[in-house]
Amino acid sequence: MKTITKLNSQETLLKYGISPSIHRMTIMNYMLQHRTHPTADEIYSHLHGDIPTLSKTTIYNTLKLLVAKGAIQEITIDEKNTRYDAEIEPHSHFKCNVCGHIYDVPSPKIGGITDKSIYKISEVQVYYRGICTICRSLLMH
Amino acid sequence: MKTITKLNSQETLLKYGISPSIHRMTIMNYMLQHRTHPTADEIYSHLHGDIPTLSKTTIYNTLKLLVAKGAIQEITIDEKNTRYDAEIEPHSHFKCNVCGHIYDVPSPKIGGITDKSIYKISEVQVYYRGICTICRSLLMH
DNA sequence: TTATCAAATTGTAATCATTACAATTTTAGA
DNA sequence: TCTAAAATTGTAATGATTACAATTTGATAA
Repeated sequence: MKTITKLNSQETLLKYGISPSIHRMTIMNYMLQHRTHPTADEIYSHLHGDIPTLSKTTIYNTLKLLVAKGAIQEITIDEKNTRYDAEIEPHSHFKCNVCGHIYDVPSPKIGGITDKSIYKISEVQVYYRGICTICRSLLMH
Repeated sequence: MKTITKLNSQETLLKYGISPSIHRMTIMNYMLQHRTHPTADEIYSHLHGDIPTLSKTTIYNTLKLLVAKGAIQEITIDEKNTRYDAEIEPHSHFKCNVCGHIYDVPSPKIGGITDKSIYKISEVQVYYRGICTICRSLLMH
C-alpha cells in the first residue's frame, strides 16, 4: 500500500518535471491523500510527527514549486491562509461560513468574458460561500 | 462637487444602517470614487495626507463594518492583501498577472451548483487571472 | 448649558502567515 | 571518492491584520 502511494506521488512529480526527493514525495503524497485543501501549516503539523526533520520552510518551498509546475493549485477562498489542492481538473469550491469546511463542487458552465480577445485568461476560480447541508440541519435542531 | 460626493457617501451609509461619522463618510467616499479595489493600506496612504489624525485601525474597523453591513464587498483575488470594492452589483474580477491590475468584468451565467437544495449559497466570487490587453500588447513589442 | 453614557477612534503591541537568507546537508555524476 | 549543484534547514525579517486599553467625540436628558 505505502509503496503504491509513494509510487503515485513520485510519478506525479516526474510527470510535472519535478525531481522527486523524499520530502517532495512525502508532501505530494500528503496532498494526493488528503483532499481537504490543507494549509502549509496543516501539512507541516501532520507530517512533523513522522518526519521530525522536515522544516516548515521546505513545506512552503515545495508547495510553491508544485504550484509553479502545475502539480497542485492554490486557492484563496479562505481569507486567512493560502490553501492547496491536488485536484487540478476543473472544479469549483464551496466554503461553509459556519464550519469552515471547503467542499469541491462541479464547475459551472462559464460564459461571459471567456472572450479571449479581451483578456488572455489562464485561470478561473469560482468560489461559493454559504452554509453547508450539515451545518444547516444542525442549525434547524 | 465635494458636497455632492459627501452626500452620496452619507446616503450610502444610512442606507446600510451605518451611522455616518466623518471618518466613515471619508472612507466610504473614497471607495465610491476609487473603483480600483484598494487595500486597507492604500486607502490609508491616500487619506492620510488630508486627514493626518485618521488611524489605520479605523480604516480596518470601518472596512470590516462596511463589509458586514453589505455596503462594500471583500475580494481575495490578490494573494497578499484583502481588497475592497464598492461595486456590490453582481460582477466578476480579472487580475493581470503582469501589472497586477484588477479589472471588473461581467459575471458569467452560473449554472452548476446554484442548486440550493445542497448548499445554501450566499455569495459567489468568480476570479479570472491571466494577462490584460495592455500588458499583452506591450509584451508583443 | 452641563453631565453622562455610549459609540467611535486612536496608538501600540501582539499575532500569525509567509518569505529572505545564509549555512548546512544531500545527491548525482565525473 | 570528489565535487558542484540541488535540496533542505533554522532563524530572522517582513508585512498584513487584530487585540486591546485608553482617549475622544457626540447625542441626549436634566
